[in-house]
Amino acid sequence: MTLRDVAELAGVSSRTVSNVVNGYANVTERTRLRVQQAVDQLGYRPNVLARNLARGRSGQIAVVVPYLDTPYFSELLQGIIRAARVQGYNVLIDQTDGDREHERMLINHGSSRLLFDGVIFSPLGLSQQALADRDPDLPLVVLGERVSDGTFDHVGIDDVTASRQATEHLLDLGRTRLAAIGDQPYETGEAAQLRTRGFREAHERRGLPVREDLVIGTPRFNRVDGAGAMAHLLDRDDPPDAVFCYSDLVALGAIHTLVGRGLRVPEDVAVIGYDDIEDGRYSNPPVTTISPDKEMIATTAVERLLLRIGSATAPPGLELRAPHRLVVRESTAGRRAG
Amino acid sequence: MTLRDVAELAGVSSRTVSNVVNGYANVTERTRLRVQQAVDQLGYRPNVLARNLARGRSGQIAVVVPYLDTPYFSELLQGIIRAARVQGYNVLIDQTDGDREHERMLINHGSSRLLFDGVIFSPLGLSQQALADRDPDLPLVVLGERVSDGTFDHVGIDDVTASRQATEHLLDLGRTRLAAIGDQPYETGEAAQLRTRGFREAHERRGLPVREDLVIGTPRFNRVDGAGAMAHLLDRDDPPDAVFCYSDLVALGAIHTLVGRGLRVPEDVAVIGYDDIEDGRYSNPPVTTISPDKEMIATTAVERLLLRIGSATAPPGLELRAPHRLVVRESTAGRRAG
DNA sequence: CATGCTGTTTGCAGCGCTGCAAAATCGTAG
DNA sequence: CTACGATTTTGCAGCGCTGCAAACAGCATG
Repeated sequence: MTLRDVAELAGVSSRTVSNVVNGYANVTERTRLRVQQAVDQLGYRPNVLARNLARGRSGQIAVVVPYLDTPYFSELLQGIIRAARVQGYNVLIDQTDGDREHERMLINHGSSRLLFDGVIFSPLGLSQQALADRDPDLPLVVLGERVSDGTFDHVGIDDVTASRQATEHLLDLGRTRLAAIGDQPYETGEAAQLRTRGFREAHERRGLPVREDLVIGTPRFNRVDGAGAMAHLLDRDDPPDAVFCYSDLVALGAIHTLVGRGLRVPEDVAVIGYDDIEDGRYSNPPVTTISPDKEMIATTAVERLLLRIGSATAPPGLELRAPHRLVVRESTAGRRAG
Repeated sequence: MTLRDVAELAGVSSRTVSNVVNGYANVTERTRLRVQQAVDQLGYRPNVLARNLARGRSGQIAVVVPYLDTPYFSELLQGIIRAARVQGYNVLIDQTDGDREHERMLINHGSSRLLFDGVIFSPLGLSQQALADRDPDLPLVVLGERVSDGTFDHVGIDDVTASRQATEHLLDLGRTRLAAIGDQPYETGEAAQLRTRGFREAHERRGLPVREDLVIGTPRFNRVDGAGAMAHLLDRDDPPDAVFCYSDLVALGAIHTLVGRGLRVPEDVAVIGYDDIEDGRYSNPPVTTISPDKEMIATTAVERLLLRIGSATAPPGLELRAPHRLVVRESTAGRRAG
């Protein structure tokens, strides 16, 4: 069942059938109808493989995330898949586990050419330098907290501001001993560092000192890390009365520890998270959080990537900021927020 | 940078380069070395598009799930992706939202041929009949609770037994008023119905009557459904003292409602879930659950699918059962389980 | 009725690889 | 030294489609 078969039945050239199938301009209504009829009659469906080869494009984009089972990413992915499909693109999903080598390979087109036409990439293990050293011909959009060097687009929210707002929210509640869970003071921890900066800024604005001993690092941003760090904090002489967690998962882990120790949230310790994942809305108590506009991030990323793929000369790398907002729930405001 | 370029540099035919690149047998060590050197020198990487066209296979499999942000699926997906990659296959992920039409399209090769060589499918909206009416040439492995009609493989756990065990666990705790949340007494709700059957069997074995008014249906298996159904149950004159939830998400939603109403879990109401998602381990309290061996399900599904793809004559459709176990946590056993 | 114009259709080459079968090479035995 | 089987290498065709540019309308104009 090839173009040629359809062409024969319709009494036109195969090139014309191709034109019809692809909705190209300049086809008479008469021929279009005749071809369409033949297509329907034979149940013809184009062979993507051949099309891809001829076009030199795969019609696929890769989305590279560190972890797939992280709700934040799977929620984001849904938006990306939807947006890509609308444009006739398929999405290949890749999980790197933050593995540096794996990440490097992927932004260099993987092990074979043309599997995907571009990448939406959420780096974890990769340094800014490694990003710069990538295959320059592979269209790239970066998510998260990197800064564009001008050769790719970067989509994210304003982390420093968001983190400052989160911290200010805790201060507004009258809390005085604020902890932060999730700092990563090393090269690849830029995301975390921006949040720490926001945390500090909030203190500075109020003229308050940062309780340095309550700023805790974690290797990742999930429940276990949060639970462990919280336990650590509670063992201090002067434990915190509020915690800024660098992700909702961390917050859920922290709450888990708190409740496990018989402490009340938020009465004894207020907890704020980051990401606004669905779990946080149905936890006990529901988690106050910074909510990035994920839909916007997803569509913007896809849009920019396809633009890059489509244009012969690479457009300049943009810094794109999606909006975010503070969503107050019970984990800081208490029952009245529910 | 094509095979031909490499061939020229190495002084062999392009076919030989192809043989080397693909690790085919019958290549002298000497030539292999020479070719490999040329490959490295030129940084040659095969063009997957061309390879796919020539081979008539895309090297991709589609995984079709109803919802991507459901932790159960994203956890399963990770295993599938890993298993597929090992075999040199890529995974295309598709979310259907349970849409019947979308599902039907996908098990008929989508809108174009050869995008994927086979499908791992977790049906939701599709009836048994629709499954049977699919494109018979598309290798298919079904996950979940369908029964194979002999033309595809089916991988799942023994839902009836698992559900019976879950229910028996509640009865063992001395609970007498058992509720079940998640029944779906209609054509496409087979998964739910098997669980309800297990729920009944447990009662029958003990010679106890099923409290029919405490068997609650829900359209889906997530938090909101669980929260709503639980609220509903608590408004009864004679509310349950134990609840069997047909997914962990439902259980989390139910617990949310319970705690919100000031009830204690498990003292007032014991809650058991299904799926053993990570969230359930870090919730308050941690959720007792039926834990399917997801790793096993994933690898089995991939293995069987690739076998189908590889063999000219379709192998018989198998019913494959992955093991499961009951994991007891605090939501039924109380603090001592933690 | 020739001319030029726009709009439509066509033919051909080729994307880069692999399947197939033939050709070349090698090693061994007669 | 020749013949033969086994192994290694090669040549060719073609997967099914699209890019390109040429060919062919159809139509209005001079």
